Amino acid sequence: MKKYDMNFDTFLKEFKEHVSKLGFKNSIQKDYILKILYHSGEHLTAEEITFSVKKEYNIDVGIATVYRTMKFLEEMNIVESLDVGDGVKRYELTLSLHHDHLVCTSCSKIIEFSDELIESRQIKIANINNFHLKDHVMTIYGLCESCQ
Amino acid sequence: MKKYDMNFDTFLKEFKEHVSKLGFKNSIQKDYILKILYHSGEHLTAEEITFSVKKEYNIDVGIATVYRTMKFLEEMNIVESLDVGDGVKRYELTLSLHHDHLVCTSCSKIIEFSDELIESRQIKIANINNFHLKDHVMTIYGLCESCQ
DNA sequence: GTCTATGCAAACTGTTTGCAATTTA
DNA sequence: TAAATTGCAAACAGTTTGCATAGAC
Repeated sequence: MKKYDMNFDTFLKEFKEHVSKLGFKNSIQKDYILKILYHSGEHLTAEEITFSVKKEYNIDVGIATVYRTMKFLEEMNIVESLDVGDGVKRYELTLSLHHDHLVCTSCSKIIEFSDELIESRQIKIANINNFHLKDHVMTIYGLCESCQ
Repeated sequence: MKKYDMNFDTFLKEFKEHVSKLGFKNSIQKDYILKILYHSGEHLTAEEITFSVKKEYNIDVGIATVYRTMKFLEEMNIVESLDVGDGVKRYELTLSLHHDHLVCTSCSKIIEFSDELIESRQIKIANINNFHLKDHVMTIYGLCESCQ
């Protein structure tokens, strides 16, 4: 499980205040989706989120609601989506520092890493090409220890 | 237009020999798909390939054939696919050296770059995590000069 | 002549959307 | 009670697949 700076209750409270301030409405669906994302610390697909909310809290959430919520959370910069290359979006909270991914092409295991050198190099490359850098995705594909 | 080490006719000739050697059959569809990929030097979607083959050479190729051919070429390591984040696969020849991409989130322009430092850093990261490195994708998102 | 590749249309997967019903504030 | 959110089902986009036909060797 991932460690965040903030405990879940504080995080949720701030989130709900933010939602209200923007003129949107809160719902138990949003609460439980966030709860799953927070506590799993994994890169979950919309389907997995739906399934987990049901399994962990016995709450039914329509898959359409999950997609809408993820889009909403992405726009709020609370969630980031990632395509590992199989055409499926996976979502994770952006509470922790930026990181990149190692993906096992055999078992789909995902390991996170972050590397200062790569980060700074990217900034340089963006500058050289006159790009105003917004974000980046770096994914290394390979075979994990147990799949080799 | 991109520069390759080999001219197209030589490349196609070697490709066809390779196909025969593996017990598969050649076709004009494969020829023209490769010709478009070679001469465009772009990252094309299956739809764009179909359209270009029609436009440039007035040859009709079914989209299913394009997808099958791309899968075939990927397995032969002649083509590499890339998902820029919009859920559409784009294909390019792997004839040139490995490179990564800068993608403009406004106009979808793609600029290629390659960076020795990042490459070597990736190898190190894979090693640290006991991964047997196979490939990687690094995409930097931002605004290009004219979209800023 | 055998066996692969093609083209079409149907199937499939992941995601989005319209709409009536529900919930929030 | 007004407005946003939900759940369902239908729509959608990109990709894959089954099958009959055409083409390669």
